Amino acid sequence: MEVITSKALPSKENFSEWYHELIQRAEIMDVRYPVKGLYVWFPFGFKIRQLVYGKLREIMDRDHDEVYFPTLIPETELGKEGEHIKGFEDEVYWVTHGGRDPLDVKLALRPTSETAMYPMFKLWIRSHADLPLKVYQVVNTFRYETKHTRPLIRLREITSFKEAHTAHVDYEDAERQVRDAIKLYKEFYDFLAIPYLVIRRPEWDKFPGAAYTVAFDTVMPDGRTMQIGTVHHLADNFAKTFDIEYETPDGDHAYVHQTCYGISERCIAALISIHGDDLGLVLPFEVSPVQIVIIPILYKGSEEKVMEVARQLYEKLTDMGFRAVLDDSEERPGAKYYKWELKGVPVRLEIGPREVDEGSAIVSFRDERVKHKMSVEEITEERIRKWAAEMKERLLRKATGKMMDKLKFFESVEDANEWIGKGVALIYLCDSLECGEDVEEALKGSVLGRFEEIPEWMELQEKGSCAVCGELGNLTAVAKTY
RNA sequence: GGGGCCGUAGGGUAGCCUGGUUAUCCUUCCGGCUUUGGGAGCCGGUGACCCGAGUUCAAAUCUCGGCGGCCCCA
Repeated sequence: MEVITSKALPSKENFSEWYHELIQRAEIMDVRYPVKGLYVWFPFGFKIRQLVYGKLREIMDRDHDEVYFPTLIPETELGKEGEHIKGFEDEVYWVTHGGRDPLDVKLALRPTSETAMYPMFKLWIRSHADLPLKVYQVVNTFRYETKHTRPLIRLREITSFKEAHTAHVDYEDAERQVRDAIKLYKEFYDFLAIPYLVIRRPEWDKFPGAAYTVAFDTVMPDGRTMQIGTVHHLADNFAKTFDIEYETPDGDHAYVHQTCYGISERCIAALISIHGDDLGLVLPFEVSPVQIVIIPILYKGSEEKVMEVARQLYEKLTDMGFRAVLDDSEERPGAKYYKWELKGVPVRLEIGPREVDEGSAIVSFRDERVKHKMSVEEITEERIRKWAAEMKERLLRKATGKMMDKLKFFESVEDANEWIGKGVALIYLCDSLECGEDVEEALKGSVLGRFEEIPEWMELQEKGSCAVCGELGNLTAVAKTY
């Protein structure tokens, strides 16, 4: 296939190829690391990560303390909670040797940190005054994935797992925390202008060891859904296993009730996939490593005066605290436009001889790609902030519209058959495993679960009769998933 | 779990079947000239046969093993 030249990306219609190419060309990840499922963050990609996770940290820091637990978990702890280990045992990496000597107790590379943290929680929590306990960490985690791995989406080493863990006096307080966590994650994804569905996973697909799981799913351009966040109510399941008790005000002892919730670098994958277009990345202003690029248009004879004005503008923007670049490289302007569009830079300013004479600049926004002329004095900090806010609104509106187009309601399972693979089917389904399996079998998709919250634009009732058995069912999403 | 395909410069490729010249072309990269309002052009240059063993006078090419990657089915 020689169609792919170094110039144009594959069209976003071919989402899989587009994603794979873009991630390399925009210098997000280097996929050439010689181990399947492990990838290298390029500096540019890592800057996006830092900006996105900066926001996530800001949100978490309001009401959580950041901690760090070890990467290695002894087999004896990892295996304690029966359901939990059953959910992970086939994909755990094991450290079996220290140097040449076999270890007495094998050590697992954490697939997630419940079993690393909770033995310590037992030591940390003594009385009701120690509760609620709310901590989080941003760490790498490991899963031995055997099938198709993809940068940022399906990894053997998740490099950026933000996991929060909380402990509470009772089930109800933990449940309040679940609702808080959902609120926090909504704020995070609203900030990124990424639309989502908040869905309660069916019993058979909840987190191993949890009472229930609520997930955030977004819909990718090819109609498959991607889980981009999860919130688990653990009840006292782990507390019983790890013996995490506290003393109540009247001197009794009770098990804590716990929650945990996580977001991984899939949030970056969503950011890229949801907003990107045929020319490359489209990044919201706040998380773009380069927020404003200035392209000088140089003609022989007027280079100096153009560069002079461009430099002044660059200084002005940097003084305002924006991340700006003045691209004075040798390439021609057209090549620079394509380059910075590939990198998703939200605002571009062009300064040529005409603009210098008029005291103006050409402004264009990455999502619109229309050129506006305006006077340089008008480019103020307030104006730029306003551009950023307006652009984010456009991104969210566009993304939400696309997601709505990919959701379709069906009365019967048969009707949905053709739609699965193109988008998400909404049907009424009861809670039974049999009906769930029937649907997954018939549609060759996954039952994501029932809506925890039905978006107001959806205009569908929460309850209806199950498309399989006719009993009372809930509005349920079914889709092919990442 | 089962089956198939493929490893040649930073990226994409030709050559392999039928062993033999200085390993092809595009792109990237570096230098020079020239140009600059949507991916310019010309000249010059750097850079590669996945690893190991075998067959042979001779291996990118044939054989075996290893490692790595991709695709299909369940």
